[in-house]
Amino acid sequence: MFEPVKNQRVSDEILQQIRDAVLAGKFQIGDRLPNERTLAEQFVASRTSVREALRGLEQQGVIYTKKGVTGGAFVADLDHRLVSRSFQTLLTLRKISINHIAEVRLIFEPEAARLAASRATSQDLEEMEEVIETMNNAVEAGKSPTSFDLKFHKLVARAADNPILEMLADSMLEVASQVITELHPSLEVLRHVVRRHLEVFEAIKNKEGDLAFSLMSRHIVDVQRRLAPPPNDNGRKGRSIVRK
Amino acid sequence: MFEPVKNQRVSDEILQQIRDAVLAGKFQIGDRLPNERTLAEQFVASRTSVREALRGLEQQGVIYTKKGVTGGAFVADLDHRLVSRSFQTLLTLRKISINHIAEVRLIFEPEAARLAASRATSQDLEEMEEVIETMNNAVEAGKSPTSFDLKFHKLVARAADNPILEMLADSMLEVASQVITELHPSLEVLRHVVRRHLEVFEAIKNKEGDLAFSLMSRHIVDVQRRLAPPPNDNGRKGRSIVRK
DNA sequence: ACTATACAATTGGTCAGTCCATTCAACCTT
DNA sequence: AAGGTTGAATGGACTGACCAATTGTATAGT
Repeated sequence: MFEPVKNQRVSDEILQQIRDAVLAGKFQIGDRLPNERTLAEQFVASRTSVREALRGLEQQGVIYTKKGVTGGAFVADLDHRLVSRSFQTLLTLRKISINHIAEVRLIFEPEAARLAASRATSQDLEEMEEVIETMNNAVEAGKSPTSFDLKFHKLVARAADNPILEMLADSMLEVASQVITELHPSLEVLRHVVRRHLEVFEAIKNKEGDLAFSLMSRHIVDVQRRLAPPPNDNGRKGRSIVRK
Repeated sequence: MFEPVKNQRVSDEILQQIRDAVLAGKFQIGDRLPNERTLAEQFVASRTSVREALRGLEQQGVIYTKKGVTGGAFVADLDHRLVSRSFQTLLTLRKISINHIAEVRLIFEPEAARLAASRATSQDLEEMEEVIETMNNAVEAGKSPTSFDLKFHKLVARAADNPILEMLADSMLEVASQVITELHPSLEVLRHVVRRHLEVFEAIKNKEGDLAFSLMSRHIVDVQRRLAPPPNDNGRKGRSIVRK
């Protein structure tokens, strides 16, 4: 029914106040916060507590700090990397498997391609074309083209003009890349991938959403079949026992 | 070309070491870390630095702390809430709009329903049925049924047995709820929602994936049409000027 | 006049030490 | 046996000092 009016810790209270101020837009991105000693004075707390609060905010990605006379705590420009990192952590802890990622990619990437077909700007298209070209060069030169491969998929997600999709794409591709890099696909396979990308690109460029959708879908299924043989039973044996 | 071999800050170094140890599984969930004074000794650092590191880990969701003689720093059970919170932050900073969420929901939730149809456990089904019933009671009693509404959607995502989907659903519904609660839908509308839920539930229960997909799809479109009038041009006028 | 060096001021980073608040188990009293 | 007391362990907070990095500025040298 009732809750304690304040956080237990002084540092939490400070963290919360600064966080709220930043999220409320009372500071612009890049703005410098008062220095630690001043903050301590304003909060009527010790520098220790202020610093603990700042460490927390730093971990949250809300601020970053620099040393020196021009240093201090600055309001950071939060972006999806924050989410991506959390993703990574969960993956490391095996709360998520590579199969989960595969499944999700198959759900949203084709849709992203469809959206991209209707929303891609000329700049988006240029970048896609360029990255396909770059990947092609890398393939023919025998270099690892993985990063350009990922980049293409990310660009498609970005062209879909929905930051959530972009975030998802970035997070999951980044993680998936760890697996992909360990394989060493043949020249033939790589050429095939480039061709697929080109097809998807053309569809997006020609604003053929449905085509882009199905091409992307096929491409992903294709790659995944090469990446990992499907699980034996094509289903699950069970799920984690404890859920919450 | 070269990178500094170590973190600048002592507290970062400590944070990293503890984090790695935890992620490497050297501690089990719920295990208690050495107390602050011992850690300081082991790291040959001050308690201050250790505490700053612990504050950071706490923000990351890796540990939690308790006071008292049985207290200390304990290894936390990381779950998707970690990602959800990052999402929330980004949302608050308006990097994401409610329309973006709507779009993504429409991509994921129908698929989740389809997957749920083939993967839902009997327990999942029970919980769904119960929450529908509870929502119905709330509606007829004139109480706010929003939380049960959300709960149903979350349960479907959970039944899809992919933690990423669950995570997405949780994050986005949580945020969307802020908007939903502000509306006060009529009794008629609410009853309609309950009916829809029931239909989706039946489809899942009968393992009719495609049906569940389309029903969920229709339901979401339906609700969203009521929630917010679609943007005038049914498209976008532009996009944010700055991208990165 | 220009450049390079030295210096000083500011800011975050670290430390040692002290004391407080909370928690709970062991002990004592009734 | 019940209930209360106490004390040890632990995190929380504070103080004051000093270190380290950074950069503007003054100064010396050319």
